[in-house]
Amino acid sequence: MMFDDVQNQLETQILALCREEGIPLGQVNWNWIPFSGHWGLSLSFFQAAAEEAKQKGLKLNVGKRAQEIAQLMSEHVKLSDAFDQIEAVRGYLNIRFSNAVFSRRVIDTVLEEKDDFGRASRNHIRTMVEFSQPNTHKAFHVGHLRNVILGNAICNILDFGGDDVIRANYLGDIGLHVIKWLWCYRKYHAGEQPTGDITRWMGDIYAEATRRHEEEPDAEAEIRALFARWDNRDPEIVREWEVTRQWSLDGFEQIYKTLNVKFDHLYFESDVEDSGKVIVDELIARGMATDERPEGAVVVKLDELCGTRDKYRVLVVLRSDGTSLYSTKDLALGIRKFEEFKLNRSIYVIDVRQSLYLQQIFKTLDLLGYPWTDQLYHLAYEIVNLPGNVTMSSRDGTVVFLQDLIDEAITRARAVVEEKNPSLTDEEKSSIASMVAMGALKYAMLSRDNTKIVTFDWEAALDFNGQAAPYIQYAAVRANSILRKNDMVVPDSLPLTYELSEVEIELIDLISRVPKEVQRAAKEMKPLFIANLAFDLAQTFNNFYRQCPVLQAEPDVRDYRLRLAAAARQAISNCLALLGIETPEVM
RNA sequence: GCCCUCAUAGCUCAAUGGAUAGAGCACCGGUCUUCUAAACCGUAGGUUGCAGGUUCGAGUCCUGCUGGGGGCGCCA
Repeated sequence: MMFDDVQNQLETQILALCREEGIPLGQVNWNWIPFSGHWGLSLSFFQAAAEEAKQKGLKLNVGKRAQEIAQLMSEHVKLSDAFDQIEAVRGYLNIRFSNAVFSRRVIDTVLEEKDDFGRASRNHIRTMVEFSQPNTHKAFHVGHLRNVILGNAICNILDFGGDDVIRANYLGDIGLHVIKWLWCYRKYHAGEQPTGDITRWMGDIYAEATRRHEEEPDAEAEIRALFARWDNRDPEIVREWEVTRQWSLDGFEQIYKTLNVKFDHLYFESDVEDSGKVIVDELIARGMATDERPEGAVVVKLDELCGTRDKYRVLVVLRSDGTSLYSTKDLALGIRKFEEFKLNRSIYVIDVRQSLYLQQIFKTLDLLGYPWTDQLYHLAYEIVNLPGNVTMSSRDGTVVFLQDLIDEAITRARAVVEEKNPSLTDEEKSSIASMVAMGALKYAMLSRDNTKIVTFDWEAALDFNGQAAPYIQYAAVRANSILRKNDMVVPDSLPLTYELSEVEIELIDLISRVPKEVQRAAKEMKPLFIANLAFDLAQTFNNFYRQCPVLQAEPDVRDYRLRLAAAARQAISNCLALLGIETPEVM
């Protein structure tokens, strides 16, 4: 990447020296020097020293020997003018970059590549990411938010990391919940049409349906009868189902628009039901599934088939009455994705509670003989709970509606803009409030590890202070503000003619890490890495802003710092963009 | 019963097997006549749940234990 050339040059030298001296250095793992203001490459020799002792059968002090090797290297490695200093420190070899050479290189690269800074060349891996997966005819609540935010960020990061990403959504458009909704609608809301917040309207009817289902003695029978009509493709019911389903889709579109999330492809459960049943037949025919109907269901006894115990358990693939299950459809969908899009890999963004289930699906597809099953990946994340570890459930009415949260976030952000920047136009204030509010909500979800439960708390979710998106956005705005005072003119590339301060070096160092962090985040599928880097960049920029005058400085210092400010703004903005967060011009 | 997962400052969380375990919040005190104070600085806060093990080196990997959460044949 940014330092590949000089890195390789050093590597060749070091490996050659080790060979000469008989030092068993397997591979060179460069790290950055973990001291602020020290910018360069670092390498440890503990492993080599330990390996050497083992080979020679000696018991010697590894730390001491590592330092000796590092010392030896520091004396013999020839540095190009790309480096300033080489020193052996406690078993590490630290090679400091020449600030003149590399700060210019980093800043030039960022300002040249702009929005593509950090973006890798294409690796020709075609990856589908399935996320969101909402049920039609139901509400969209805060519990669903993490999935959308995470899935979207993963898509951005994988794309930046080199993959060809296909963003897929899988909509639960059939099943008992839909029929229950239709039953309530036909009986109590016939002819009504949604207005305003469509998803909320749909969700309200669903909640009512659940309530009436429990209260009304005849409900169960009526719903079952309606299910039968739908199953027999009664034109009237099918038409109503199609119309109401479209309402839900329109409602989801509103939500995705506010979240600024787009999909390349939509799958529907109703589309894979039939093909799912065909697969079940195949499973039975090949002796992989046991048909226990009519007393029991159709099941795949995975542990028996795999010779494992209590690992895969049993997967039910068809109900005893012959109707399909989630698994029926997921088997078909898994295959269909690879066939339609010639995928290299397929990622499922689904909460951690479905881990076993997805392992069962993947294993069943594996047993069916598909060659790509080792490229199925479940990206598991923990759920969003309410205080007291209460899981949100629309059935129990313990939900925070997404739109309510968004509205409140925007209201509060709007109040802050009003206070901080009253001279802006109404339109500007709204736009900033929206960017800040959405940013804060998204950052809160992405700045903790996927494996950590998020406890939703109104105050915490709406806290714009500290390690939060508005802080990061504000740093970019400050950089932008300096540039604006220079009529947005970024000077041409120029040589470094002054001594960089520690904070400037640290800032440039952090900027230079973006491409590698993107790679790491893509590999581990952890937006958290980008969230952390964005915060570090913002924090360091704020230090720079306080310590280093830009516009008031001597002409060449001024021009250099103007370019640095522009590069910092770009780096921050790119990181935020990967998280799906926008960077305002002013705030 | 089996499996997964989490446990780090008062709280919420970070930390490629590597150098001195860091942020934010909260608390207390300070900084706008200078590019936006949605900012910055300072004080304080730690036996990384417990016990072993692997390793030159463990918050990180392995085993066991304790405690929380989740999952385990016809919900999605």
